[in-house]
Amino acid sequence: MKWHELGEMSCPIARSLSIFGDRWTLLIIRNAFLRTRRFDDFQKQLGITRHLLTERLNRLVDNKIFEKVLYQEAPKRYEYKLTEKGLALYPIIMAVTTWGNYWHNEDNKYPVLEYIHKDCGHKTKALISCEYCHQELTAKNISPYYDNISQTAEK
Amino acid sequence: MKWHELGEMSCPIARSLSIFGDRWTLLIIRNAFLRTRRFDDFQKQLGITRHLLTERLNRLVDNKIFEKVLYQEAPKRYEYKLTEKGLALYPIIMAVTTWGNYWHNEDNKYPVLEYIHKDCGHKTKALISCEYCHQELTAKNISPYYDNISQTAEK
DNA sequence: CATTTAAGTTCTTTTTTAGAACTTATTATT
DNA sequence: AATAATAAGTTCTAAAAAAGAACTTAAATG
Repeated sequence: MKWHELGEMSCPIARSLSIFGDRWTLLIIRNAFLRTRRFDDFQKQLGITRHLLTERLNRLVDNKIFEKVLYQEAPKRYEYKLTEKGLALYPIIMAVTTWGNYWHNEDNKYPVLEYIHKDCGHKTKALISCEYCHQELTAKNISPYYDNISQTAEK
Repeated sequence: MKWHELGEMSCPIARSLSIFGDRWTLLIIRNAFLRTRRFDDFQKQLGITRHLLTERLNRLVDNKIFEKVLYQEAPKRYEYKLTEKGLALYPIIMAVTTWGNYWHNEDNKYPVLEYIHKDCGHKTKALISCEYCHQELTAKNISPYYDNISQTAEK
């Protein structure tokens, strides 16, 4: 199976990964959440090659994760700014952070990245909970609809 | 920057992506949550090449996301079973599902993948909320510690 | 005895990524 | 006025990773 075919699958996970399931895109998005907006800044902060950064940013613009905003007339220069669709990726970034902080941090070798919830002022982490009963959701108390997913498995 | 260097970064996002930030791993994990456990089943369901699947499964075992469990003596055959560390990836899968269902689904072209919360019986989706005040967390009401992340940006 | 099952391994070809140098337009510095 | 710096790419070549198909091994099944 070729990678771009993922974008047409009925599974929302497969479709999502066709946008950001590669070696750089989620890091670009992470830095965008940290207010990085310009080509050279992304490039220097990430150490990604300019060639690849160009390709990735274009794909993110095509997919409406970023929009280009003119910030200088001559020569024309654009910033890459997260759209609503892009901002909506934040829970994913938080979920990855939570996992990495706790589960992929043997002997607490690495510092814990925390978040402050501005509305209540606390250091916090993302709690994943049921939208009805607000209990925490885990792999053990959830079941997905299999039929739907199985469509990704054809051939 | 080479990819494997990510695994040593202080940023939990970068470290996490060194495990599953590639073109296949999160799909393998998705299928594992759907109870797939055997080599040939992963291969057929995903359409991944056998070569790559071998490499990815080994990496996931090395990183303690999967454990190999003997299910047959002669010849010896192992299943790949999610560990606690692997099961803890579920919130990430749910967050990706939620985003893909809603934001990467123009004109509701694709079916929505839902989850049932077994404890309360409702169809539900993952609500990402503050562990203190239980308000929903979004990109706009959260601020991370910048200092920490900036360490991923060295040269 | 031939076929099937399961989990890989090996091989060649194609695609992607890394790394460095070059381009273009404009502004700031000597 | 010439020279350097800034910013956002583009264009190369070399190296690494992925795709695709065939092969291996060991036992079980018909």
